[in-house]
Amino acid sequence: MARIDVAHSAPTLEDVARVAGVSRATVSRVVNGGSLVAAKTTEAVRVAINELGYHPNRAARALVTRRTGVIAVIVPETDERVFTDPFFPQAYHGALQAFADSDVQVVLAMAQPGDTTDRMVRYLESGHIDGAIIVSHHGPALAVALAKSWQPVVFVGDPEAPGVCYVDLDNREAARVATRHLIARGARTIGTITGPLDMGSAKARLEGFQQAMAEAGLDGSIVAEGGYTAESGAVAGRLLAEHPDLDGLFVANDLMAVRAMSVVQQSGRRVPEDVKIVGFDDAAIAQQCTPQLTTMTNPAAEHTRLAAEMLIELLAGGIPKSPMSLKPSRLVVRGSA
Amino acid sequence: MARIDVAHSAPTLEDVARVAGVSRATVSRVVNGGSLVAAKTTEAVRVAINELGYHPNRAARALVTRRTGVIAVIVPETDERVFTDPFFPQAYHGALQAFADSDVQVVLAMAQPGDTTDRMVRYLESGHIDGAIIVSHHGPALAVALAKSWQPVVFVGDPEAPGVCYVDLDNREAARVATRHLIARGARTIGTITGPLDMGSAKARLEGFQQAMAEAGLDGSIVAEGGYTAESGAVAGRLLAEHPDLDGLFVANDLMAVRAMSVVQQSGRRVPEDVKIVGFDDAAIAQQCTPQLTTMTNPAAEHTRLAAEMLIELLAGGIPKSPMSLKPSRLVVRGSA
DNA sequence: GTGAAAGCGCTAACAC
DNA sequence: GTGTTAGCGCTTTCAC
Repeated sequence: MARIDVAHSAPTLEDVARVAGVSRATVSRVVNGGSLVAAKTTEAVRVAINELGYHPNRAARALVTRRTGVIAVIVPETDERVFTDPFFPQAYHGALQAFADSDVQVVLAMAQPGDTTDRMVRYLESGHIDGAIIVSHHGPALAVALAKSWQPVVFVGDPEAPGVCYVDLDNREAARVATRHLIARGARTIGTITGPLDMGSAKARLEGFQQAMAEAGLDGSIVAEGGYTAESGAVAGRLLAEHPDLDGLFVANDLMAVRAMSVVQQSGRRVPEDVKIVGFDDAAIAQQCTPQLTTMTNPAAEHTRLAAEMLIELLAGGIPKSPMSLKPSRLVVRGSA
Repeated sequence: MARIDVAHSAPTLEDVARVAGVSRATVSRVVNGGSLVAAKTTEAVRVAINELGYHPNRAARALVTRRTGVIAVIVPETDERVFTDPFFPQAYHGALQAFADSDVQVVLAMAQPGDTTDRMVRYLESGHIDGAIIVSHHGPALAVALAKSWQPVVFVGDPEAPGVCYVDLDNREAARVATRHLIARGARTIGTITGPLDMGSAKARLEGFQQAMAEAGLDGSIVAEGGYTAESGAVAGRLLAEHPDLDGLFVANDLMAVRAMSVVQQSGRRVPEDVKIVGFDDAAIAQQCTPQLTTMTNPAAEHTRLAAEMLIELLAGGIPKSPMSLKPSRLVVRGSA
């Protein structure tokens, strides 16, 4: 097979200028919709552009304009989790919506299994993106690293680092509401399955749970740490073994809650008669299980859209009026509690 | 609130050089692991880098090295579909695997609802990525546009344009195998639900179906076009209404097949006794329905990994030995046929 | 071992 | 209206 000249590189402004018989500046003007160019010149340039199949090199343009036209949604989780938990599609969708008519590319970057904070920071600082929305971070390391960077970044979820913009759900209050509901329905020996405790949302939900229990004079120490994954909902089994009289369960997300419910049911207990369960997120599965899951709303898309708006403001050189914003969650009562 | 200097831009090589008291070139050398720098100079530079929080501007570097260190998986589908069809996570995962230890960023770009080919091409040509793997394209337009571009691109699925690298499943043969299985199990009035017919895979699967039917002397005209989405599996209802004696159904993916099966069952027919069904993809849901779905394998991750390897070769300036590769599919017999 | 200088492809004053 | 010029931040010969 003949050697094909793969490396013949893309045509540049210079090339177009030569073909059209004008200067680089003029070509640049017509490319960028400059109105101060003669009609026939414009035409000649357009012809040359088509002939050569010219596309501007945005990296070069970015170098001078300091704008790449791409923003990233960064999810420091493995792709498996991202595609498994319905929370993420929603979050991404919110960002997409926010940039729908602004011709910026919204790309999604996830972690690779062994990834360090470093790699994400490197991408952020790389100059290939204008800014980023960080969605599910573990611990403050990333935020701290980013805080002293010049990069426009907004977190979804409390970054636990000062001076970083974010929008978050009021997880603590939501957990209190959920727990109080369990108590109001008569549960007394209530346990919780948390998310990974290196995450702010997981910590806040645990705190809210314990606060509500304390307020009611109940024991808030029946705790099992989960990982926000379906499988980890199975720790409900351990809780049940250690506390056979368990009659209530607050589970920090629906993915785990659904699994926990089936574990409870397999142990011969009825939901909600014997054990009442409240989940979190109001995911689609909450309505696909039997009984349907009582849960707390978590409008992820809305949060990311808000974050995107903050980012846009940051990008414009402004400071969002409210660099951080706590959104309320709502209880959705269904069959499980 | 005080006006914060958001725009104070990132430190540059120049800044580091000044602080370290050396030249830009030297800093560049230590940044790029140059071995030809004195130990104490290196040290001084490192100190300056840390002090300033310097990160190289990759856009600038890309301009001269012609390498950005990011490749994109481009899926010309809406995010909703991408997160809904298990095919895509698998495909993406394959790409991730292929680049796992090569420190390139693999980003995922999906279409926005009203997107044109143009926007994707623009991103591709933007100079912000080194190359791309295109996963689920509709029609040859994108491929044609890309073919005359210098961009290293590999398609997963036949691009239907000459000179473009791709890896694909042998969809036609797979569909024949599936259909023959239906016939071997005694079905005679067999219909098919296709994917969107602007996609190569959908067309090929339809052709394979019709070919197998023709070979058996059966009527291959019972066809309904679906969209590869779960909802579109419901067209099975129409097929059933028009052909009450339908006793076999080849459905072009599992998402639709599962829905089609429930439609068939709701019509009072038994699967597989009255109607035999074969799906496609061997997705997880194929084992979560009752009866379990007989289906054709479609190792998406493997295909993207292969595509990634081709891309790596392209990137290295070479030509993949086999610019296109057709992979076989395997029949997995379960309860539905 | 290190610095000076050229240049990657582009935009944006500033002249003409 | 259009061309000239000076960089954007970086790498990379080529001298020293």
